[in-house]
Amino acid sequence: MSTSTGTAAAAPPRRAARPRADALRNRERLVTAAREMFVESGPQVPLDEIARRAGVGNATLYRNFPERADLVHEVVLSLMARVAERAREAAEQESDAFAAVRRFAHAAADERVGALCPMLDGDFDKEHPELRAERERLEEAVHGLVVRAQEAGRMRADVSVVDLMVALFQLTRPLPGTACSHMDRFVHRHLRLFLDGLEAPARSALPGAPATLEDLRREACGA
Amino acid sequence: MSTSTGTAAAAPPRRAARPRADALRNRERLVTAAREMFVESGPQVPLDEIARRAGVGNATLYRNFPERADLVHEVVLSLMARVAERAREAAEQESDAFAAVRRFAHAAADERVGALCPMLDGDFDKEHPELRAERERLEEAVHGLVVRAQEAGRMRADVSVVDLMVALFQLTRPLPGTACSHMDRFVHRHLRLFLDGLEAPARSALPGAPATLEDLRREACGA
Amino acid sequence: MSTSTGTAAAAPPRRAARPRADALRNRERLVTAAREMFVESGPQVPLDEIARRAGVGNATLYRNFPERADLVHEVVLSLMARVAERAREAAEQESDAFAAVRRFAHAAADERVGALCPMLDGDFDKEHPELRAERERLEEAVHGLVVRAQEAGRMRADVSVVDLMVALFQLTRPLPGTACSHMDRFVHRHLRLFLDGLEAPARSALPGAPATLEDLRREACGA
Amino acid sequence: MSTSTGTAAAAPPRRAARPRADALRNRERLVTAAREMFVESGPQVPLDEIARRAGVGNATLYRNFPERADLVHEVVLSLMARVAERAREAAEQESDAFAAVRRFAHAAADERVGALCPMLDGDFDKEHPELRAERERLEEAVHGLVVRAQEAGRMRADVSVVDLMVALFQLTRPLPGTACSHMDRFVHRHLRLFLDGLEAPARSALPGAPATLEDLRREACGA
DNA sequence: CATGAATGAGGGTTCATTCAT
DNA sequence: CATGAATGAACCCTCATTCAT
Repeated sequence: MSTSTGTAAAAPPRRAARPRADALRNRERLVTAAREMFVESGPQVPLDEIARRAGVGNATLYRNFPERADLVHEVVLSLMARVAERAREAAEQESDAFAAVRRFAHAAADERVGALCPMLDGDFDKEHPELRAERERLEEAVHGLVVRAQEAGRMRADVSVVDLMVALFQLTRPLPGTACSHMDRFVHRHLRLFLDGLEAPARSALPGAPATLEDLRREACGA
Repeated sequence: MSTSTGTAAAAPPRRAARPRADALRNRERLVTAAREMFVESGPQVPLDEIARRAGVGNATLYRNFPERADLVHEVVLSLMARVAERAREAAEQESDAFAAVRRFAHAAADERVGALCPMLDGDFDKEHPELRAERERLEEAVHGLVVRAQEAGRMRADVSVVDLMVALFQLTRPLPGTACSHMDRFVHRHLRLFLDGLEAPARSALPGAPATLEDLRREACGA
Repeated sequence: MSTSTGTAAAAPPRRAARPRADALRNRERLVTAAREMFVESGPQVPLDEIARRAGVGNATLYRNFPERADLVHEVVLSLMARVAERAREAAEQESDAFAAVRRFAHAAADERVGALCPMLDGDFDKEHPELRAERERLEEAVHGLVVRAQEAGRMRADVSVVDLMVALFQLTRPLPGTACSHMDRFVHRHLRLFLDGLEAPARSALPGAPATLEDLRREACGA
Repeated sequence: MSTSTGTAAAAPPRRAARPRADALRNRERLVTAAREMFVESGPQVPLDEIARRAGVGNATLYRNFPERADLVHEVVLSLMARVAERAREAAEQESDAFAAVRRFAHAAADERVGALCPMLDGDFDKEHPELRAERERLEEAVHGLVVRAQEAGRMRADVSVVDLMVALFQLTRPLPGTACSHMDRFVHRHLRLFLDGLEAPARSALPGAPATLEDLRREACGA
């Protein structure tokens, strides 16, 4: 993302927090390196490797992200933001409601959204306000796509936004040891098959699903 | 296991390998423990934990499986064998051709076939003859299901057995940190959606896919 | 100590816990090395150094003492036991009651009892039953010496066992960077001066002191 | 500090060093913060913590004290100066010669003179001229007290100034993990007992001791 | 052969010290 | 000059793998 409003509060225009000339650049390099390596090799890659790939010393990483979970947090946020952006783009640029869903799904795959799955492990604080907010932003964007398609009669009505997202995450999850470029073909094939299923009229009855990711979380914890 | 050791401590046939009484039992306990823990926590669980769960000393594990990859190898074989068995059962017990495909997919999910994905990582020798053989046996069984359904006009003709299997693996892959019992509901939902898509007539044109897992592999390596 | 009843329960004569041929030797080497290095350089010496000095790999140290505090615990126990032994010897071998106190104090200095002070820092569990028991054993032994000397009119009556022990710990505490052999002369000088003060009639009025180390601890925490 | 900077931002005398306004204030804040933290937690506290407590950036600390040893050096000097001052005060304000010794000892304890012990560790240059000079000033002041008391027949004649100072350092050394306020009571108890011993006639024969701290050092190094 | 113990290489983290603004 | 950030060496600890009983 190169637009300056990507994640959250843009830099305050005047003073307030002055000296951040290259420190900010390092932080961003670290997040980028981490995202790439998390996508390639999962979130348990050695932190030293990330630092090396970012071209900084390991302690710089620790200054910015005291715990590994902090780095994961940041990468998750940034990935979610990129994916939400794709959802908004899809809504804007496709007139056909289901075409927008398709476009979003394939764009999300290209962002490697599936890499989020293994990041949700471990000590990671899933209830952090920032994360919850980003999750809701993402969900809202996708929810818009789904509802529009369903109201237009272009998509099975018994499929919730949660179904779409979880399946999307799983189908695009990186297969370890497989060259990304090669997997792409498969991933897009499977998305197409899956989406074909969503477009067609229902062939089998589905029980109710959670309506939001929050509900899913609550169910999971409650059970 | 399909070998003829059903009668446990049968008399040693000739003289080659005498003590099989509990050595064999240990080996099997280890594979079972490993499969359970790999499914629960991924294939990088500490080996000592597996030995403890199996109730043997860690060195016993190493005697049977000198490297971690050997243990993974064995677990992969055993999982594949179980899944192939499910495919054969489905073929036998369902008269409707697509119902057999459905039955197989859901049964494979219950065997946690998705746990295979993270096991294919690392130093694991994917070309080992035993593995290749088991893979072919599995593929053959599933291939039968697919062809039958397609010839009966009950399934999209442009979907290969590889599509089915890779998507099945991905959709049933364990989500870390999620209670299994809870995920089950989702996994089966998504399978149903995906299978609905396979059952319906094609809505979008798919390019050609590899016909077998071997082809997939060859493509992947070649690229 | 080479007597086999030094610390606690001697090895069970027959079976019960069989295989401990050299593991026990390693454990003891570790405690010895740790005691020496703690005395020389304080309890925050690198654990790897201790392992090297003991002639074992570092992981062996961790197997026996999962946390650094466990090693400190053990060394404290062993030091206290040695010092208590000196107190008992002094009681036996000196007929004059105050001579016994003197003998004990100087013997305790030779055991480097002052090195205990910096070990009581940090995460160390001071309420562990074993430690409390050893503390009481030590205190009891010294208490005997003090009471006997006071009842014989050979020692100031307003001095408690706690006074003696804390002052003894402090006066014999290792001075960093000072060759031990050289310090010895000073330590023993100061002990003599201090003990002379205890033997002489009181020159100044002392307020009440805690009667036991437990009391001291309780006061310290309560305040 | 005894330099003539009492009037703070006085006009720079010649031209040599202009900016002393806040640079000097920073330096002093650092030494004060360091003294407090060294006394509380020993001389190995992280230097960043000291800078934070002093309210300056860490690099400012390094500008003033390029190595940790330089900071220790300065703190030792300042502590010794304060203690020497107490010795002079005691000589002035007590008419009884031994009362002056007592007053000094207890005042030194309140200055936490015992915290000097752990500062004498490590790379610290004990032969630096400034340090040597300050040591001699301190020793001279205490020497005056001791000699006066001994000549008045109020103190054992076989006790040297070195004995007094080393024992004083040790008895007042901070016990880690113990609330300072609580220790105070004990420290003063022990000082009283020790001083009682110095006041009383000798009960045991002491061999000769070094006459000055220099002698002690020389012996220590020579051995 | 089975076992518990030993090993050492490697990852995580802290902190003294140096650099760039 | 003052500052925050950067650096790398060192320490703690885990775990795959090997050894001795």
